[in-house]
Amino acid sequence: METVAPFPYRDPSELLRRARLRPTRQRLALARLLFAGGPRHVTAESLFAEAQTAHVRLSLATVYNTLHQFTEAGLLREVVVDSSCTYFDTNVSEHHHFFHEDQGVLIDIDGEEVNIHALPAAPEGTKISRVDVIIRLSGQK
Amino acid sequence: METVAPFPYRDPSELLRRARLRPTRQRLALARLLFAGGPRHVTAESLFAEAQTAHVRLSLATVYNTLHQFTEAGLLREVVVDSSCTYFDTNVSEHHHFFHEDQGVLIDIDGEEVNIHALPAAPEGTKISRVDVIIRLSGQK
DNA sequence: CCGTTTATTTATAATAATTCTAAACTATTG
DNA sequence: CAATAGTTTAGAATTATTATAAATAAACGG
Repeated sequence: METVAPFPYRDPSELLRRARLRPTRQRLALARLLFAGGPRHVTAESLFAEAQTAHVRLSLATVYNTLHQFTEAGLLREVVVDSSCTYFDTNVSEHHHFFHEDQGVLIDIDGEEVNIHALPAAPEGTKISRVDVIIRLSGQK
Repeated sequence: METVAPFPYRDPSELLRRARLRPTRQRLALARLLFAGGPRHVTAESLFAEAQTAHVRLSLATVYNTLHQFTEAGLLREVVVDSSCTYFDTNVSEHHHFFHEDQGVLIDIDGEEVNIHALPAAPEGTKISRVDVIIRLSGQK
């Protein structure tokens, strides 16, 4: 499947066309919410709430479907930091995360700002699909 | 609270005493299952199943309670790698993980084997509580 | 020991995020 | 424009986990 990073901003229809997803009203609206501004992090619930505020009529199930389809198409990346809910990141380039545990807020760290040395070899018969570095933050001060 | 690493193996009653948890039959049995062998990773469900096999009579709720109490006491560490379930690690020393995505299996990586350089500073008003490195593995070969 | 206090366990219900289902709807294709 | 294939949706189902509140067990003070 041909994938396209969503930034710099591309016309939502173009993104969908390249991802081979039909340009439905719902997907176009979500693509606009996700990619029209700068890079960001969302959960299904937060994006759904945002859509409602913007008077986009769609169901929560569609938000879930779309987030997964966008992820498969390489437009989003899933970030696992909290077992109670799933975050999606519109930044699909190589980078890592700060995660503020108290607030549930993610902050990107540029790939170059973290240098990992001496990565051990993957066990026989497996390959490394990704390296995630999560710097967990807490408290005030 | 005084905490004690569970390895090298200590008498379960001693572990509980130091963690200021009453030495109930259920907690003693779970401590034995968790710490009597070498370091390991469990989920609530896997540990519950193991307890049943060993004919320890307890409820799933107790397994959840105990895992959280042990974690607070520093006997276990929570590992967030998969949004669908929570893993607990009996190895509480500084280290990182391979996570085999297809099999849901965790493998420890010694702290010294991964060297992180140039960690960016924590944002104003926060402090770093932990750095997690997860190397995701997939497939055969 | 023995009664009292306090912590723990448990069955069960509740919750919350997510996925499933199947019917209605919409885009595409010829 | 009709037929097909993909999409959306409301609502039900699922799953891991947490809460509730009654029963039980451990600790403590005499």
